[in-house]
Amino acid sequence: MKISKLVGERTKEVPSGVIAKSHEYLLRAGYIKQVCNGVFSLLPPALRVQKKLEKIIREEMDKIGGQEVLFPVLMPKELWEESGRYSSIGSEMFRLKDRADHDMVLGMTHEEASVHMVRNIIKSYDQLPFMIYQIQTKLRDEPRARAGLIRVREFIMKDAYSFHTNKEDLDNYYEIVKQAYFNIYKRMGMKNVVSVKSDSGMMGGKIADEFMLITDIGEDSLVVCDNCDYSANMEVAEAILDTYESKEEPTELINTGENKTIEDVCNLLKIEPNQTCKAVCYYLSKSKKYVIAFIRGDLEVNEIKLRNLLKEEVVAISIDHPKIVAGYIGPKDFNEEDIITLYDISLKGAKNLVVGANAEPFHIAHFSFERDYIPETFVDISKVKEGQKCKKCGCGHVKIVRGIEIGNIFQLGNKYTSSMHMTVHDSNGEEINPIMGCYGIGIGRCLASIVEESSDEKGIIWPIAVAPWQIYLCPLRLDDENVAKSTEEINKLLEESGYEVLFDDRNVSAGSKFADSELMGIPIRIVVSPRSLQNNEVEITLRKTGEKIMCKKGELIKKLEELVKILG
RNA sequence: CGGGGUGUGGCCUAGUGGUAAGGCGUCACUUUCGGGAAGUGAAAAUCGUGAGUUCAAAUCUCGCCACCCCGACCA
Repeated sequence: MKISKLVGERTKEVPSGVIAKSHEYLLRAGYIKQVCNGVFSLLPPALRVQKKLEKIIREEMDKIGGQEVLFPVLMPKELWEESGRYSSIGSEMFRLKDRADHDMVLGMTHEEASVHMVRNIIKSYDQLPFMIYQIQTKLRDEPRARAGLIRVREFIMKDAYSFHTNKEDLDNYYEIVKQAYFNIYKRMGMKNVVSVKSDSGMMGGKIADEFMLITDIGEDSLVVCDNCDYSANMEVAEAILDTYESKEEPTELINTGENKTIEDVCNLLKIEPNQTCKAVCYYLSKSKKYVIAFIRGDLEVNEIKLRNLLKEEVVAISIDHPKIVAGYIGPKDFNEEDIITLYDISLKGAKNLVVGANAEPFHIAHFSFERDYIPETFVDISKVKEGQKCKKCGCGHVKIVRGIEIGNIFQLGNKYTSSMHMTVHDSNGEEINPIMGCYGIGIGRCLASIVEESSDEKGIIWPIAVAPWQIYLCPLRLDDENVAKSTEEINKLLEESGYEVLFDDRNVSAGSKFADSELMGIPIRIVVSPRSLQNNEVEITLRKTGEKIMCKKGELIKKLEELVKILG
């Protein structure tokens, strides 16, 4: 490919408003162009990378028995009504009407389509298990697209669906897919990828893992142990609570005046937040109830845990209720139809706390759970804090890091097969609903994530397995006959040897060519110049290390073979 | 959906009431050319959009739109 004809431009200036490195470099190096909020076109170099990512994914999915299919983007409302998701999913689903006024949706995921495809053609347990997958455009009307290809509204995704007769079979296959995913990310050249336990969200099912590339630009908070392999999304993470010792004393009513917040009360009484109990209020708009969540003062409520516990969306509010004294709420039975009280496990056995007195302007000191109030039950609704002990190994400490979700896997159970009436006969002739797993990888996000992980101040550094071209052929002084002739020879030789070559045929300065090759992230640069040709040599520069190697023209192919092996 | 911000040639930016400016890029020619070369010349903008105020609006006022950032949200 001649760069003079390559569609796209490379710029020195950083586009305004761009924060993420991958966003900046993909724009500046001519890989992507934004069409509107969260929607991008891919220019030729980006498509070349994407095809390589797809090839890796296809190979690994085929290796574990996957069969590639293609579901439609456009689907009728009826299909989504069968699973119940037409109403349970909100405005992130694009909806439209066709010319006959039928309600249609644009696919954001394809569980329904996959069950629809197979439910009448798979009839026997003998045909299970199987896995089908597709690489297809997904549309999601994200509330906030951001950071270039990291979070978009239209993107290409590999999604796979497996069908099994029983849980053991799904468990086994789930682990196989997990391993395949790690293989995929490794082949794509990503290094800091971990799998974390996660919330299954709208997908349903209980077991879910997310694959996270650890990087500061990440949108998710992850809890990882510094000693063992425990890792979980903050949404579901657990850790051992630190406790503090204190001997019981008689309770004491204290006038705390206008001091309502934990911070103010602590300052007033000269105590630490972990010696208090705070009340955090939420509202359930569906069932029209208030929730008061009691939790130790130094901790925060994990709203995802709360939502999963209550099985309903929760909204944090400043409470306004006749039976509740805002700012001075303390543990007690409220005995109101519309008030739910929850006690976090951080309060179990806690002694000597300062709690609200349920009367203005008072708090109670030396309050002990079990002695002064016994809740029916304690629940886990707290956010993990950095430094807490790991629940898995018991001795490590957890830290919190940021990650980009580059894939996820779910055990769906029979949510879709039962709601959509897919049955097969088992070995006893009984009808059963197969159980399903589903497995996704966002390909555009992988592309951007690789750039996030692999770049420097000059630009992208593509791992050679996914680079749009492996070699940047960079003649200097193309007006020199010898250079022109040698470059043509080398170009031909390289292409015959199966290398992908980006040929910088422009009459621009050396600096411009070098800068472009580095910005675009091409792994190997070959410079052909009057200087190098004096010794019948060319100069090879590795993008990753900057290492320069002089190489006799005749030994070029042999040398490249070695280098590709090292880089791969 | 809440908060904040920005819209000026393809890109980056200056311009706070009085002739739309500079850099990058593009085109032509000359010289140069192993780290984003130099000179000369040229093309390219109804200043996001609509209304209003004014003798006069990129600039002031109001509405709308788009985009960016933070949060909420997110298979």
